[in-house]
Amino acid sequence: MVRAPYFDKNGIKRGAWSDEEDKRLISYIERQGHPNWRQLPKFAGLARCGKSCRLRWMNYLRPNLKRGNYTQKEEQTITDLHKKHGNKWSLIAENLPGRTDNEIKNYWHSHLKKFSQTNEITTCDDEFESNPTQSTEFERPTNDAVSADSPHILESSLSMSSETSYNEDNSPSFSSSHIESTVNLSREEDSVALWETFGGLSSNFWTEPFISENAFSQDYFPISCCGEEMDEPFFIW
DNA sequence: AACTGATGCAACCGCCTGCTG
DNA sequence: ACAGCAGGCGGTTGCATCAGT
Repeated sequence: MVRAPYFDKNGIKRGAWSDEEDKRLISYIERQGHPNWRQLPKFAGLARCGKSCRLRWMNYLRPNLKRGNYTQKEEQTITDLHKKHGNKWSLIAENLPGRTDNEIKNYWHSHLKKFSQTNEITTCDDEFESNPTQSTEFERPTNDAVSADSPHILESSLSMSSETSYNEDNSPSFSSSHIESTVNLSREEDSVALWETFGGLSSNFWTEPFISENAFSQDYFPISCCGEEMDEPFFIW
């Protein structure tokens, strides 16, 4: 479902993120934050560009992200806000805690848009029949119309998965630690193992140049990443 | 079983904006 | 006022998976 990993001409890795990269990014940001995205990959030992790291963190790795099916309320909110603001996904995302603009955008295009368009056609047809000379400019359905005319939305809401539970305040609650979920670890032992790995990273990796450590296979980074730019010390704390 | 088109979504690209010197 | 840089945003793409034939 994701692009195959590859290295571009500058030696920057692109495409799907590996678990190892996720771990490194999470671990680094949890420790150091992200004051400078462009410098972050270098200090985190990632052969990625800063934008890629930012995107991965913002859309997939950061804590409190809500994943899984959308509730009817969320769909309603998206529809409502899209009608109000248009494709201002970040603005819409601000009103949906735990959802990213990218996710909302995807959801709109894959789920809600079709219903909106269906309704648009209906609306336009109706409008055309009632007033053939009037412009058929896009008109999104009202909330009521969406609910009434889009039974699929209701169905999808009812079939919401149990992957994500919610706190009393309706904020997302993850069944296990966020990191576990992001690296597809489901068992307690795996979680411990992961943190032991992090611990190992913190004691060795975080004090030594990453290239020499065994965390990566030798061919993980292109030569260009092991060259002059990588000679400067990564870790100064 | 094999093929094909549709779907979902992670990730990339390019532009815009705001900040700093 | 201007230039350069970094962050952020919206549009688009690539590809695994699913559903239908």
